[in-house]
Amino acid sequence: MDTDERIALAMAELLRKQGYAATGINQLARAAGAPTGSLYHHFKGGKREIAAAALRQTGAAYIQLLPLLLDAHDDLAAGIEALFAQAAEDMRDTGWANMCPVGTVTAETADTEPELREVAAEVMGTWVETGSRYFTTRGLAETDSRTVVFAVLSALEGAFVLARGLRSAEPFHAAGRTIKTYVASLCTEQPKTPTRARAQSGKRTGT
Amino acid sequence: MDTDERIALAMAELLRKQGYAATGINQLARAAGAPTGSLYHHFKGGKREIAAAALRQTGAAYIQLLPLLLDAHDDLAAGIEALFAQAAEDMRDTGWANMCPVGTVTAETADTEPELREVAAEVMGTWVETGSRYFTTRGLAETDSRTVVFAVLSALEGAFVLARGLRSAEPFHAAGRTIKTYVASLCTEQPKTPTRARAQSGKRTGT
DNA sequence: GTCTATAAAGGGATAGAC
DNA sequence: GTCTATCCCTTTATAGAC
Repeated sequence: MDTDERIALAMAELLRKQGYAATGINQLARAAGAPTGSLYHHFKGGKREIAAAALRQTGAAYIQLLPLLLDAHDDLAAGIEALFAQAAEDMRDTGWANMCPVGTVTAETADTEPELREVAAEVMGTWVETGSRYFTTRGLAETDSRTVVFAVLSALEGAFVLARGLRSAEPFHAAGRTIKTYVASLCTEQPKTPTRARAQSGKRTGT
Repeated sequence: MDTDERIALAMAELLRKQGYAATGINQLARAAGAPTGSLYHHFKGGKREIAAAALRQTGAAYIQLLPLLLDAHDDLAAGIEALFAQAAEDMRDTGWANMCPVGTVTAETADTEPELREVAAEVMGTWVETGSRYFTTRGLAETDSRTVVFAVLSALEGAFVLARGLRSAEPFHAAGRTIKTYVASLCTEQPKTPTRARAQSGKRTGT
């Protein structure tokens, strides 16, 4: 691993534990095993550019996990539930550290660091596109794929935060169960005509 | 509104836009219309104590919204969807500011500020308990109520972050739709319990 | 209680030797 | 490319006048 990657990796590690503002250059230099001058040699943009690289790096790594975890399950709905269970396990094993620096940094800096927000949007956009394409290959309609991706990502990011605060895996299990149910309902309702007329209210969810 | 509340409110406003570490005492003093010395007079614990007060304040305010928004819908599932639509609208109207400082601060400081993590856990715990009780009054079984609360909170917190980064309401609509489907499946799959008691005259909006 | 001035410490970034 | 020393600025917190 070259120096650039090592620095970005150390930054990612700090970002998900402390966020962007609380992470200092000196602390990063210690964590990366490089003096401050070296940091600015590799990243002329300083702290901000290192954080951007860290977000892109972890973003690319995370999206690979989706097919990796879901391909193991023939039943897509069951796979979703397993994915959340896996995330819960990882959280607990790492002492309830936030698994996703992208979420933390976005929440923190979207209004104050436009450059970082754009990087976060770019990463999240990749997640949505890649994930959407994957779910389509698993048999979901395109609009359903997009809905599922957004639901999974939202639930994951939120569960990270709740689990981190409460030190409990319950958010993951609850989120996993609800989305599993939704995906299962899509698979059984293959016929185009919406037969889901059980609930009485109109389903105009347009826009 | 007395000075304590005004300071805590200004802090909450800054927390959800910038998070904890990036918010300075001087900036807070300007926002609250009080000099720094006054801040330390009202909150001897300084920045940390003000943040704690801000989290408790917004936590208490937010949980009141749950019955307020859901009581308007006889169909609980439809109410859930409307709740997410409302959150999406608020986000857009506020220029995609993060709606929940509790989530931001938790993600940021859970490992570095034990006091704030405990306050966040206390607030989230109140959300879960209060919300769970509410869903029970709407006819859900106790275990289902707990699942729904965790799912709603996770999806909301995550959608806040994704929407903030992408500047899009899509995460809310997707999350709302999935949980709506889950709640609807609970209501129709309840043969043993006598038909779900819709919100009859008595609006149990208890403490 | 309100406000000003300042202390003590740490931040990001840079220059320049090696 | 690596590392050290330093500049300048901001931070939190406090002391003490009003």
